[in-house]
Amino acid sequence: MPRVSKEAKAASHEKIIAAAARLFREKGIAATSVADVMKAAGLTHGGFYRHFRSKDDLAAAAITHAFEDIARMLETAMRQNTGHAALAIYIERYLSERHAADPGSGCPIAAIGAEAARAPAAERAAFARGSERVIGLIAAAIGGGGQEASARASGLMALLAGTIVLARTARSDRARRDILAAGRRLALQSLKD
Amino acid sequence: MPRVSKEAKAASHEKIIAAAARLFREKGIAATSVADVMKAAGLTHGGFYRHFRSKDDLAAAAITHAFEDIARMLETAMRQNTGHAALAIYIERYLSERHAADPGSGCPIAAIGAEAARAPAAERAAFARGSERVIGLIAAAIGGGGQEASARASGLMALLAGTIVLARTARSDRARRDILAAGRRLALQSLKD
DNA sequence: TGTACATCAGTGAACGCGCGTTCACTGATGTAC
DNA sequence: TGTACATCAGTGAACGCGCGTTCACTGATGTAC
Repeated sequence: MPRVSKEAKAASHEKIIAAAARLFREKGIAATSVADVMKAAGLTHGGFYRHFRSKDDLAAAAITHAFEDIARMLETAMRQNTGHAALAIYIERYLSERHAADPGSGCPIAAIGAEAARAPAAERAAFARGSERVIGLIAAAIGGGGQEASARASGLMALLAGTIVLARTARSDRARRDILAAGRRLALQSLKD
Repeated sequence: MPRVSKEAKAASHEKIIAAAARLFREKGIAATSVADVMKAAGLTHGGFYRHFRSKDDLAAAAITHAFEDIARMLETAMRQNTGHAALAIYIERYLSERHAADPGSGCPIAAIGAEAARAPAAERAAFARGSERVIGLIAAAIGGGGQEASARASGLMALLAGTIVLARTARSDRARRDILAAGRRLALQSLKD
C-alpha cells in the first residue's frame, strides 16, 4: 500500500495524533512507543517520519489535541448553561468515575501533567497553552473577569486534576468514590463566595 | 571493593532507596534507570540485585520512603502547633516555590501520582498506603475524627497535589507564583467551616 | 584467641530485547506537456 | 483528455543504543572449630 492521496495522508496524520493522545494519557508518554502509536492508528512504524520529525514533535501535537477534549467538555457545558450552573455540570463530569476510569479520553493535566513538566520545551509549551486555555474558560464561567476569577479558576482546576490523580491511585472502588465525592464537595463549595 | 560488612550493606541499601526516591520523583520512574540510581548511590549497577529483586521492587521501597518526607513535614508542623494552625503551616510549606522547584525531595503524589496509578500492584499498594497515611494525618489535624474530617482531608490533599502539578507546568515564574497563590488561598479557605 | 574456609557485597563485562530512527523499496498519486 | 515521469506515503528490514537483568570473579567478612 504505497503512495496515498493528500486527503488520505491528512486522515492518517489525524489518526496518528488521536491514537497518541489516547495512548500517552493511558500509559504515559515514555511508556508508549512510536510503534504502539502507529499500530493503534492502523499503520506500520516505518511511515511515522513522513508525518513527524520526532516522537517529541508528535507529543506536542498530541498534548494540544488532548486539551481539546476537556475544553470541548467545558464549552459544551457552557453552551447549555450559564456561569456557575455550567461549572457545576463540568465539575460533575470531570470528577466522575467514568473520567477516573478512562484516562485515555480525559484531562491531560491529571494523566500526564507531571511528565509534561519534565518534557522538552515544545511539549511544555503545548501543555501550558492548553491548561491556560482551560483555566481561561473556567474563569469566564466564574465571571467577573479580573485576577480574582483567574485565581479561582486556577485553584479549581488544580483541585479537579489532583482529585483525579488521587482517585486513580485508590486501592478500592469505595476509596475511589470517597475521594471523588470529597473533591466534588470542595469544588462546589469553592464556587460559593 | 568486594564483600562488605553487614552494617556497610545496610548503609548501601538505604543509600540506594534514598537515591531512587529522589531520582524517581525528579525524572519519573520509567525515565530513571537502575544504573542511574546505583551511580547516585555511589555504587555500580551490577550489585543492584544483591539488594532488590527487580526495579519494581525498588520502586515500591522508594515510594514508601518518599511518603515519609511529606509525613515528616506534616508531623513536624503538628508537633509545633495544633489543628488548623499546623495545617496552615503545612499548606504554606507544601505550596511553596521551593517545593515546586524541587520535586526530588517533595510529595510523591504530585511528582509520580499518575505514574504510580499505572504501576504494578506492589508499587500501587505502597503508594496507596503512603497517601492514606498522609490524608489520615491531615484528618487528625482537622479534627472531629469521622468521615467528615477524612473527606475534608482528602479534598485538601488533592488540591495541594494538583496545585503543585499545575505550578510545575507553568511557563513563567509569574504564572507559577500565581498558581501557587491561588492554591494557597483556596486551601486556607477550605479550612474555615 | 587463632586458623581455615564458606559466604556474599560489590565489580564490570555480557545477555537479549525493545526503543527511536533510518533506509531501500513499492507503486499509486500528482504534475507537466 | 492522454501520456510520461517525478514524487512520496507507507512498508518492513535494519541501525545503534540503553535498558533490566545475569554472571564469573574478587577478596574482605563472618563462622566453625
